[in-house]
Amino acid sequence: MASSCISISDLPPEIHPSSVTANVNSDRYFANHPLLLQLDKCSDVRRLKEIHAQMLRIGLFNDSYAASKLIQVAALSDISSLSYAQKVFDQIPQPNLYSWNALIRSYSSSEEPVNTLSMFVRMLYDGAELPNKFTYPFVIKAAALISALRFGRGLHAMVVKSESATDLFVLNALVHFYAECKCLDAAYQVFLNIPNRDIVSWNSMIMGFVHGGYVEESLDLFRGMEGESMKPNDVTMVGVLSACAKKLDLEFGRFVHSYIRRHGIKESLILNNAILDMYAKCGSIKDAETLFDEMKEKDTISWTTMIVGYTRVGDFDAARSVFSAMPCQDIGAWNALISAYEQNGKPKEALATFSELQQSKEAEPDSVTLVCALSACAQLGAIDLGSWIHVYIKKRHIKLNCHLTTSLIDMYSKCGDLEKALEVFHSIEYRDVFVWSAMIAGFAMHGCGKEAIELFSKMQEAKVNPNSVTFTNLLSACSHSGLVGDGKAIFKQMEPVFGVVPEVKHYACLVDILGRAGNLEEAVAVIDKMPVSPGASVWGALLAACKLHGNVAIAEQACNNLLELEPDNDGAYVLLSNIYAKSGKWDKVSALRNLMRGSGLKKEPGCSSIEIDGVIHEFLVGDNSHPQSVKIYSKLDEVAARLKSAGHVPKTSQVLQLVEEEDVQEQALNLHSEKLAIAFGLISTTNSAQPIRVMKNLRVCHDCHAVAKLISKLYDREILLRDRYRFHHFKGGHCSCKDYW
DNA sequence: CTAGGGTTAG
Repeated sequence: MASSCISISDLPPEIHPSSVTANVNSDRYFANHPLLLQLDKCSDVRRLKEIHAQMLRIGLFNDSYAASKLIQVAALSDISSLSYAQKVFDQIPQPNLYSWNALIRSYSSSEEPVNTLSMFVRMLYDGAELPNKFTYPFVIKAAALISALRFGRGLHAMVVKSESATDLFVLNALVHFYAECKCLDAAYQVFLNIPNRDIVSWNSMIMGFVHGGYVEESLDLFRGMEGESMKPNDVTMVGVLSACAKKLDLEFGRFVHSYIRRHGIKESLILNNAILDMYAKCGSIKDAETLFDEMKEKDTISWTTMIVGYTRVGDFDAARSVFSAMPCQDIGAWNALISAYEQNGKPKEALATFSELQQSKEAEPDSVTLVCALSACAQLGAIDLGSWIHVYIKKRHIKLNCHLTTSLIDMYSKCGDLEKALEVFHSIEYRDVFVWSAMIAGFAMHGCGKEAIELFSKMQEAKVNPNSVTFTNLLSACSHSGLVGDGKAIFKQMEPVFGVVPEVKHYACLVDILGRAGNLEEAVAVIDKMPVSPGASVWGALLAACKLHGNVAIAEQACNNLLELEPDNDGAYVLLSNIYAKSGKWDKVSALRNLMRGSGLKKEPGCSSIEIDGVIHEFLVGDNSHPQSVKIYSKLDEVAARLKSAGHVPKTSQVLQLVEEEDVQEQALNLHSEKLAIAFGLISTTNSAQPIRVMKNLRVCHDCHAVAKLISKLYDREILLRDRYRFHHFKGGHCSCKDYW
């Protein structure tokens, strides 16, 4: 025993062990017992355990007040150890209310807030103590953290019938809980029924609205504070600024900034960071810079916000400089950079930064990092790196949350490995709406429409409510598989059965379904009857359908509407030009070409990529910059010869008429980027059981499609080709799209 | 005899 410990003989006679034991469960209080006073000064767990031992020895532990003091230190002090606190708690013969509350409170801010709920249930079963106003706020907070809506509703019901029904802390916790569960109506009802709302009530409600996307409501509430003479504080302003940032309302944001200064709102680091964030998100990097330079105190969030600000205006160099200049690059700063690259069409830069992070060993990738990296892999079709990240997650025992699961499913689907995606899907027990939707999207892009619809039924059996994303994916599944009837039926059910109001993107899917199947008039009728104004995506879908079915009249109408909305849409010109070419209207083709030249528009160049041993190789049309270019072209010659003897005739009508030099049309056909990538795949992969995986940025043309089918047969190789919209799985001379794309 | 709520980055 350490010498710092008091010994039994040190105890004053009136609290000598014999007298303590005799007094257990009596009315005697031990608040000033020397051992308990030691507890307050206790500064490490070792010492805590010594005191615990002493308490056991002299019988003091049997006193429920004394035990609760021990629990308090074990569960809530700065030396707290929750697992130890739980063990101590389990030894208490009759824990008092304070002990229950301390443990429950500790769990509510732990890594596993769900344990709060089990402790609460245990407390009810135990029956010795009833929850009070110090119990409810923490249980409600835990329910909010894990979005346990039903449990929280139950708590609300208990609260109403209890003496805590009017407690401000409890009611504020309920406002926060309902808002967190996206039940803004319920949150607002509780808020309105609070008789003596304080600043926390207002702040909880404002923050709740912002969080749930009800930005206008949050600002209305802020304006309403004045009428009730409630003075906003710094926390209020953080919420209001967050609303401005979401709205991208720079003007109001500037007003809020001046409001803060005029009303002498207490300055704080968090508040300054929120102002910075508002300026960064609203794209006013100058205002952000000014404030950033003025700030006396900065933390990594301030620096990271500046990184975000620069990436918002596209200045990645400046973002990099800030990143290098910040005193400590934590994982959040790395994530800001990586996600900015990933979300702005720079997946290669995202992965390069990810690998820099791993080499630097300055910070550990967390689940946000991995989500961004996986998404970059999905964009590039980098399955080797994507699988490596999957292994990394398993090795590091990183818990698969729904976000990560969704990213893994998405990555495997977009890299062409539907089996792996399904494996991940089945490996987890809890699936939220995004996990289900990602799997449906996986089936959709691989042309498995029936499977997607089946999965949707299973999703309903699992009682997971579909959202707008789910329906987009479902409808696109119907479109890629030509399931016209199913698609129309699903669309009709959206609002009446599932309460999801069809948005422009859903109409675009429906037009796509009808148009592809050749029901152009019906598609036009859908557009005419749309309650919202059709966006570019709707006209684009119609235009693409016209190209497929060679309808010039409707195509012109669709194209005009599309160009009115998006004058720089090069795809629209190319599509219309192809439709003219297909029907022999060469004068219109050249007129269109001149128009395009005159406006300085250029067709987005076709680009295909293939990953070999973890390295991504990219090919543009007619590209000869690859080190193995000579070998690739001789392989292409060989392929062309074999195809010719197999009777293949190039389909020149599909050549994009907008290539600059007209006499190289047929040659251009042979130099399409996907052909180069496939040829490179043929010479670079030794294991012929492995499919050749090629990713293309545009839609695959008819000639390349026919060629890929033949190669799969003549060379007995599986080819997976991802184009802008879906996968083509070539095997034995056939394609999984059944030539319907 | 003890005690508490709302806020910023990715």
